Amino acid sequence: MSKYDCLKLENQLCFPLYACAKAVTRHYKPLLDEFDLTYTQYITMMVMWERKSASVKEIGEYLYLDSGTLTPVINKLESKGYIEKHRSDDDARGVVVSITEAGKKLRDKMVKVPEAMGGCVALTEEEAGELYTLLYKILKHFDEIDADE
Amino acid sequence: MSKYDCLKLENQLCFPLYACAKAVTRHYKPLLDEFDLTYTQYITMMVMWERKSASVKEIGEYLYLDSGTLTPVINKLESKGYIEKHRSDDDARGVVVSITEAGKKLRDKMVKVPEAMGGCVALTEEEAGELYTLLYKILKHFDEIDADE
DNA sequence: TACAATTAAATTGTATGCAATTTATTTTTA
DNA sequence: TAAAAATAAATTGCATACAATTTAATTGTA
Repeated sequence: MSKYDCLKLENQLCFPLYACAKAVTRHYKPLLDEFDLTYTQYITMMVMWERKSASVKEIGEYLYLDSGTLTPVINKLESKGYIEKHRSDDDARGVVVSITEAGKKLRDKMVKVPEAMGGCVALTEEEAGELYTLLYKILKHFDEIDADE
Repeated sequence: MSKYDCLKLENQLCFPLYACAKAVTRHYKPLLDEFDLTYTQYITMMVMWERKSASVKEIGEYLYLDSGTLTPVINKLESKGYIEKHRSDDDARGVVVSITEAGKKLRDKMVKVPEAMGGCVALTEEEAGELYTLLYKILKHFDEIDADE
């Protein structure tokens, strides 16, 4: 028992979280390569499949990303033809992103991606549920911290 | 119930993992800024505090990072005076990284970092334990997948 | 209504991550 | 043992992340 124990990698909760998140996105890569999408582009498409249309700000709220990250991702997805950008009529500061027909079609092909990843993650249904709950509990608390400032 | 449900962000386990890991490193930042260290530099120092001396390859095995990421991190830590690099005597391909006196001293000051982060994470002792176990279970399985290739 | 404060995106700069390649060295093996 | 294969770091190139700044537009308010 040393006062340095809290600085040991094996006693950290943050480290396996960080390592695990990287391992997951790394294992997504070969699946997403088939569609020529990166992980960030993929989750941006997920928002678009659900919302059909959303501002950059809204997409950022869903994904916890700012315009510095999203702008190039959105431009890339636009150049691939999956989404379109146009200035908002209501508020000329805003940019509305909407899904194209090609973007909608992509969804059919990509349903196999989460299926393939599910097989990768080696948790029981119950464990996955626990993990899900714990992660969202942490995220929710950080959201609250971020709101108070 | 649609066949697209698996492509919904809220049904993904990977997404909260990704978002949570980012939220954690983001909240580390103000704590680490005081020491002029990034998160990656910080966990590299953790390995050095435990090991005193290790090759780039070994550090990478601990941290799940390759030389492409580690080389600049190690160079930065060297320029700050916390570690030193020298060619290995045994194997001239390898580089041995070892901690300096300044690096050892840093440890005393940084024990307050994990303490401060602990207060941030809002889980009970028990929940933290569960999360830890689940994350390492996933990591271990990915390690096994990666070993078979 | 002017004008200050705020807001939405884009831009800029720094630091990852990681695949792929290169270079130097060591190990295998024919 | 000489050539081929493998290995350790470094390098290169691309795509994030994110803080900080900039630009354009909108809101709040004196």
